[in-house]
Amino acid sequence: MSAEAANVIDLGQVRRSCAQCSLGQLCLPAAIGAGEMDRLERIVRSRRAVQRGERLFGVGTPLSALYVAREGAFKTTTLSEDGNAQIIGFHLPGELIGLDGLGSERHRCEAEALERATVCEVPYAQLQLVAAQVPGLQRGLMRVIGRSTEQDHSHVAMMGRKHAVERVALFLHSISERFRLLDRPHDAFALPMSREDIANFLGLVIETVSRSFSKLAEDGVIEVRGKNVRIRSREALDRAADHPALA
Amino acid sequence: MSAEAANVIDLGQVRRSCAQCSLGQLCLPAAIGAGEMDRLERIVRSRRAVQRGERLFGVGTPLSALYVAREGAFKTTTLSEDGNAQIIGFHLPGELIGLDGLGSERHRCEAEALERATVCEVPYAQLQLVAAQVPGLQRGLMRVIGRSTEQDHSHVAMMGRKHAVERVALFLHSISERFRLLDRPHDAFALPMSREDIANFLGLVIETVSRSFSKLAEDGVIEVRGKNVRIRSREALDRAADHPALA
DNA sequence: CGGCGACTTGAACAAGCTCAAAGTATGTGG
DNA sequence: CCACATACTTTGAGCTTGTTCAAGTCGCCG
Repeated sequence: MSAEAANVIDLGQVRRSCAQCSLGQLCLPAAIGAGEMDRLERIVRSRRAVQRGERLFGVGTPLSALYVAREGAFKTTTLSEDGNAQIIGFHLPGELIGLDGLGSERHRCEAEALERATVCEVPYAQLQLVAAQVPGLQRGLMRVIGRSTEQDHSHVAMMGRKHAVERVALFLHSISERFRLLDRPHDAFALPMSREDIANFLGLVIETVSRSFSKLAEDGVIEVRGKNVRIRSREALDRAADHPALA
Repeated sequence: MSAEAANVIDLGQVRRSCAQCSLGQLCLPAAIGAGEMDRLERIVRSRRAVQRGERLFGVGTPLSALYVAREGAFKTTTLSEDGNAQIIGFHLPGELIGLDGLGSERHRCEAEALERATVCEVPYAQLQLVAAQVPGLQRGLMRVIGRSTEQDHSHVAMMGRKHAVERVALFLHSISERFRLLDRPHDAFALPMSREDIANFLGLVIETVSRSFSKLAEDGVIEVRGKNVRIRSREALDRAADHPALA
């Protein structure tokens, strides 16, 4: 924010700015040439503001665009017929949102902002056109999709753990790691999501999540104050992720 | 096998046969033209035989090809550093294997045949080349990737259920549905995977899976004899998937 | 037919869930 | 700016479910 205010550049120019975006390597444009970057920028609606609680799309919405979280965090949730909700993923800056619609060209999830946020919106039809002509973008797209799949898989691996503390420790580890990739403080940060969201994400109940946080705090692994978490020992956290009874 | 022996066609011709493949709509070639189909067929090594227990790739293997299960079933498993294994998916005929490598161009899972099987092997580099020139294939690829993502998400939704019987019921439902898409008997079938695999997949312990099967059988929802399952009431199965105490 | 691996069943225990209440932020209106 | 109301979080106590440990059964392949 303040770094941006320092830029004395025309606002209209700032609007289109994949080249200077702080997300850089993390986003789609990674590793495509300058001329091609320009073609991509032309189709992207960047920095759309989203309010807390606002939805980018709902279940059944035709897949019209992919989104990249730029500032702020999002969650995507599936709703099964029987009214059961399951959070499928959290999306921090640089992470793609909307890939759930690729199969049927309609979204199977809904995506909601967890806080005030901004997104870049990439119209899907146009993305396909440009990607067909820019091999680098095509490959980049595959890479980004692949990373999203990796996250789904580590989500499954998290839920496969039998003990609550393991799941919570892995969760904190994952969030911390993603903050690190963003060059943000990753030993102390504020969780953008509620305990209820964490519980749902991990297949636990809210009280169990709370108790797991408290347990990790008692054991000196982390400090917790509401959404603010500080990791006191990365090694201890990793150990807690492996074994229910930690040292 | 026997159906194949009946075919009095030149073997060399049978080797290349996306056009006549029974998987049809389910596989990559869906919805691309005949001329383009030919280009795809040229790069595919079809009907490679795989023995039970044989691996298509392991963790760290460079992504050289994508695979489509043709006959028989596969499982893919992640192995975390701490030696914890988690089954990420089962792959029945027509389903793609190897997408886990898209992000880093190295596999993060290992893929193993659960029984005698055959696969079609699609070299990834060549697939990208052809896809870049055949827009229909590009879109088809996205679709197939999207379906794989949907499966990952329903896996997560399964694991999010708190009660074992719900998870097992959803699992049976999913397998049955996939058999139906293959035009196979879907009310009575043989599970290709062991109880241990099911347990791992669902985040349960083998005994709990066994008990859940027994419970569903007691309640008249299914019949079980080892790997052979018969669904006696689809409605009851759906109910069991929603509520731990079923009717 | 024997032996081994896969599956089932039983009993005791422990982990997580439910219900309940108290404590802590958060935001709004006076 | 404070007071109050609301939503979120933590903690406690008891219960249910799934896990663990152990034994027994089934079925398959050599």
